[in-house]
Amino acid sequence: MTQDRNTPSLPTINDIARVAQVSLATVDRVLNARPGVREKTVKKVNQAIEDLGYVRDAAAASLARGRIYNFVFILPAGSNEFLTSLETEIKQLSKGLRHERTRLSFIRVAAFDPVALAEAIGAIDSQEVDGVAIFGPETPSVRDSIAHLKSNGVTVVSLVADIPSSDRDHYVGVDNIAAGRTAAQLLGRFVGSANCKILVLTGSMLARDHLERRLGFDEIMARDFPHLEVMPSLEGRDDPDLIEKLLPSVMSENKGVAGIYSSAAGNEGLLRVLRATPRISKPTIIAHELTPLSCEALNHGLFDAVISQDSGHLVRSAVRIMRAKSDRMPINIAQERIRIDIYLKENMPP
Amino acid sequence: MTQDRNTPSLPTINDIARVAQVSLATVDRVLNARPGVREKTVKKVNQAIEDLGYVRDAAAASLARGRIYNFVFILPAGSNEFLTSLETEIKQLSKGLRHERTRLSFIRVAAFDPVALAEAIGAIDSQEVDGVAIFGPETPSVRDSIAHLKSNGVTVVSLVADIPSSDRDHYVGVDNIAAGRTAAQLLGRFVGSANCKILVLTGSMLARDHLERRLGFDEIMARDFPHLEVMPSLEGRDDPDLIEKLLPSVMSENKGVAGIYSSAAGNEGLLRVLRATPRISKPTIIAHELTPLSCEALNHGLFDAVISQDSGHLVRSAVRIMRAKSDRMPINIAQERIRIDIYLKENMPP
DNA sequence: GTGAAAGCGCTAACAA
DNA sequence: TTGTTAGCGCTTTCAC
Repeated sequence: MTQDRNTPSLPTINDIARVAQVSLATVDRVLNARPGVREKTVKKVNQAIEDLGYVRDAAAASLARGRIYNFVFILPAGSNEFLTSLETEIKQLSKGLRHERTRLSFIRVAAFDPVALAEAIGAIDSQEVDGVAIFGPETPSVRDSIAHLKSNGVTVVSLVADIPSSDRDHYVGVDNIAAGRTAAQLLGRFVGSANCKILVLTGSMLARDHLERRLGFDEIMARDFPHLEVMPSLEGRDDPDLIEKLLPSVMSENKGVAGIYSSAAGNEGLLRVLRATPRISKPTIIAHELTPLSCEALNHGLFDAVISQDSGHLVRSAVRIMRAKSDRMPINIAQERIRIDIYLKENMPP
Repeated sequence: MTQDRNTPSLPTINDIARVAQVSLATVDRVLNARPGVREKTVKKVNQAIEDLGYVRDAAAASLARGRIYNFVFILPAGSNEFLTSLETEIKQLSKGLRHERTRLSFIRVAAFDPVALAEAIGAIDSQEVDGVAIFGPETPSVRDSIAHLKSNGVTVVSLVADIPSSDRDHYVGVDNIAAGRTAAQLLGRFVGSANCKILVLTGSMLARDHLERRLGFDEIMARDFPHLEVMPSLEGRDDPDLIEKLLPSVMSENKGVAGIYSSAAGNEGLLRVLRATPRISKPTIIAHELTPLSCEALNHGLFDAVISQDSGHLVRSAVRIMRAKSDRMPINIAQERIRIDIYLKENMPP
């Protein structure tokens, strides 16, 4: 790869203006798709842009604009660690972005409650807010309020659980079907070849992410591990108390449970039950989301593996995308793809 | 989290100048640690900076400076896919960075050859280059040439394999000991409880990354899977032809090989041998780096898992760090930590 | 040692 | 419909 030593400084709007024989203001209007330019002039300018291979300097633009980006995250209420870590990442990134003219804030909305979510989305002031990242269920009312936001020029991304039927600008999160498949493959291989039962602990079938994981899980279990019997999902609604109440009876009624897939945010309840159970019979367990609690469970051998998504990456990616969309700038798809992380005790971050 | 609606615009150097009762130029001199300011004045300015909680606007700074960052990657010669993907990522990022005043280039240096590497580092023109990312062996001559570069004001990061004895500014890559541990845990669990032999295919014990992986691998094998016998490393020097020559005899001399850990860039040679071997006896295999070849091997069930590091992340992280160091700006450690990725067939990227 | 002033690439208010 | 012009926050001559 040869180095261009002769600093071939890139074309600026001045060059465009000169070549197209118009003023800076006109170039600016064309660049930002503002009205009030004759079709013919637009063509001329675009031609010059193309000819010179112009790319706008985003830093200079945002400096001149003095604009402040205002992004809002809408998260489910609840105190599980995954939500806490998202919250922490938002706060932290917010600090780091202070000197980049970007303000982040978040709202908590009752979990698994489409009405409350639609209301919260409806309450967003599109004059003040440039982008919204939504982590919540997909229902018609939610779709409608998203459509309304978008029609007011607000960028919308779905977070963690997709809302594909809406016209959100982007989805930021893992492929949850693949995540379920991954959990199944790992659990199947770890459990071995004995005939036994598998328990799936989920949150709510209203949540698209939970549903998709279950789908992928069942697919691989049926295909690669037909000797394992997957029982119906136990819906724990991500509530530790509820899980602590429901789980023991299911476990004792089904003696042969050799594996558990904790596919949602039910780790706390699950761990409470496990700690109260004689260790000798501990089933193989695959859980979701790397958090202090699940790290500890990995370290102590209570969990065998954890499927995760990087909450820092989720938040940074959401912000980058909202900023890019607000500026009508392209995004780097590869960088924004959220990985399905697998953690064993050995590859946990320090 | 409450929203600051009253756009509390951040302090600028103008504010500093006013509060410290000096001119813009003086503030700038202090900010950039340039000489020619009385100690007393420096104190006054720093006090104001502290009082106002000033953070410099990097975008504005680089705009004013009109500076072009010039970063060079030094990679081992060789055509293995991991190197190719690093190369691709560098080229691609280079395109994306054109309008951010950042130029990337790379040099290839004979692999496992400290003399050639030291020479290449020595040949860097510190007038032209702002930062160098080095992927290569750690030896005294390499250390010395790094020290020389650094004393000329060039930022140096080590890439993929650390060079901790040098005073490089940062290491960009995974914890290779942990990667080896992870491979061992996965291989041990997949192989099961039968007594059998494990083969480790490595590149060169001169390479710190290869060495560290072997270390971590042995540690976990000894601790958690004492029934598995780990044979001495086979040094394939990442050369497909060499591996194709050496491996079959080792395999046939050791009939009970139930698992292989391909810990370096020897996948191509290994796969050639596997394809020429009756499928029935295929051992469980854990390899390194997700590439087209290893993806295919995962898909076809030839590889059981792949330990990887994201080459895009490696390159982006190296650039972000070199830029931050060049600007004396802080870096976000969490974002720069390179994960040890585990891939099964199920969680491969599309 | 210090300060005044021009300008980086872009935007936006105001004129024409 | 188009152009002129004054900055955004910072760096950098050049003059004092």
